[in-house]
Amino acid sequence: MPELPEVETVRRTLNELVGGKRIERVTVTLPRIIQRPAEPEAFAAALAGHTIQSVERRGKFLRILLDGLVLVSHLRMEGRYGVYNQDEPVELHTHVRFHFDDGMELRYKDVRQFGTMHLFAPGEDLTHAPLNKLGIEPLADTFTLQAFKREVAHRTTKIKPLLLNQAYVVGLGNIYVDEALFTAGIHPERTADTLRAPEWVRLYDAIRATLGRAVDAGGSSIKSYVNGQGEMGMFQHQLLVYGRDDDACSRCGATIVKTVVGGRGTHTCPACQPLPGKRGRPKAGLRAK
DNA sequence: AGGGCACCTCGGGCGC
DNA sequence: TGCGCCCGAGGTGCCC
Repeated sequence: MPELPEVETVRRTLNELVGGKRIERVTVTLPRIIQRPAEPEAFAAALAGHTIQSVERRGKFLRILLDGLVLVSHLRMEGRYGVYNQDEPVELHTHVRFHFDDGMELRYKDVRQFGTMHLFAPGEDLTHAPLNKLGIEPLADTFTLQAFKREVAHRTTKIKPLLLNQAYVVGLGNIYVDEALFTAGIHPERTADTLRAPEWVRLYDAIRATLGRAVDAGGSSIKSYVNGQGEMGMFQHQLLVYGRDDDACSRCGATIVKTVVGGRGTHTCPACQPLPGKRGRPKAGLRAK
């Protein structure tokens, strides 16, 4: 659920709320969240006494920079951060608590327990798993049309699974991939090597525009996504195809369909995103009959 | 390499 | 109508 726009929204909020705070101790109640170091007790002990300096983002990962440590956190599907007074009751599914020396605490909640945390020495995080294999940041200046095409245009994989693969371009998940492919007028099952030059331009522009506008809107609130301040993102009101199966396409009026591509629920407008038949004219045969 | 599944829980939908 | 069960939701890693 949290894709680049949601993680970026959390990053900005956390930066404001916990930047400068000193961690007194850490409580871990679900050990599997902590991936590095192997022992959650060592994770907690290492963080005690350190001060949060800033919160950065790499793809869908948060990088919490402390004095002498980097905490890498992935929210996966439903991970959430919130800042609380230490007296407030601890809500269900709270797995990690960072107790500050000012009576406040940062709490990590994750109903589905999929999220991960890795602790590194400064400078080590970007060269070790899970960050070392990540692709280009789509909103950075380094993401040019040329760089995008160089990375993926020759591949024979379907374009949707390709864009979901964080090794090439980071930050896209199921929602924004469907939105970007619709905006670009490209069917998710097209293989990358079949896209023509103008289609690459449209796809590149659509990725930048979709993610950029979603960041501006504070992300999407599909289920109950809430940022660190408890505010809801608003981009879900601007979604054009995701979750709109059986609705009329906003562009042409055709009915939006939901299918499965690469094992993922996929929303497309069959008119705006045609899938060329393997032998050229898929509909002619149907009509002739 | 790419498909399938496992990881987990909740809630919605459906059947009885 | 109410209860209970099954499945879908999706990011990523791993296995084949």
